[in-house]
Amino acid sequence: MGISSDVIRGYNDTMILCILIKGPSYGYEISREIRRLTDEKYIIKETTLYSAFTRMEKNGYVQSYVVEAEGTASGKRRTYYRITPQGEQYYREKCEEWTLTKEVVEKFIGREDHGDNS
Amino acid sequence: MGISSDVIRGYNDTMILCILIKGPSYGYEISREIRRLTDEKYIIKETTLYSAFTRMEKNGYVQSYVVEAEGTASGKRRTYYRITPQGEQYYREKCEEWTLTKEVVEKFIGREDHGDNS
DNA sequence: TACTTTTACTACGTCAGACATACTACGACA
DNA sequence: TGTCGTAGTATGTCTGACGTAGTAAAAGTA
Repeated sequence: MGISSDVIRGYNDTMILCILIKGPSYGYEISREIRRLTDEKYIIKETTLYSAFTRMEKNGYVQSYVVEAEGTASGKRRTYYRITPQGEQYYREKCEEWTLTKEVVEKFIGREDHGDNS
Repeated sequence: MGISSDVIRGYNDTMILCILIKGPSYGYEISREIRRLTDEKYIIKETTLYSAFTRMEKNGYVQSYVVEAEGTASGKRRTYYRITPQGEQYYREKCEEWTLTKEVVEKFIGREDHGDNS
């Protein structure tokens, strides 16, 4: 059953931005890249992905541009996204936040040592 | 500004259960314990805490019982919570999930190596 | 040639967890 | 007398994730 979405919540944007740092891309490609990078361990839902784009464009983290690809396989038009400086900034912040989060959560993970209170 | 709640989302229950494994406790105490364990890095909101209790009791992860504490300072009644076997099971599952999640998220963290695609 | 799959989205609606705001109530302390 | 710490309850809003469904063109396949 893989990973419940609620855990990842808030990090989908980060994953997408991480891929966009390497260069502009579009929905389908990003989706496959996430899949590939995680060895199929995480497969982002289409609706999640595209709503992330909308949100992030509204927030100024990405910019979209449409490419009318005549010779390109599959479909006719693709919406590419490129990361903005604000997006890069946001990505860096999320990376720092992750370090903190990990630290915090791990205080509560695998601590089954029953503190004897008899 | 600490940790945004969306990240932690889904792990509040786990933190609470982790504390309850050591023995029954009540809201205020759990709140302080989380604060203490994380060196003030994470302070759970009261509403988040109490709604987690309601949810977890509904799901059978905890059981509540009221203690009418005559001599006890502060207030008159305390609602204690104790973890159930299902709660312990759920906690273990969340711990495993965390391992996976960490693995996945970290593929996208601190990867600012610009893959040259000129 | 007809059918299915892959690519590449858009639209709409629902759900759950987090949290803001506000209120109650008792005891202690100054 | 008023504020602080303790110990909650009530109500409502927001947001991200995601279920369901539909569109459409190209590419593979029988």
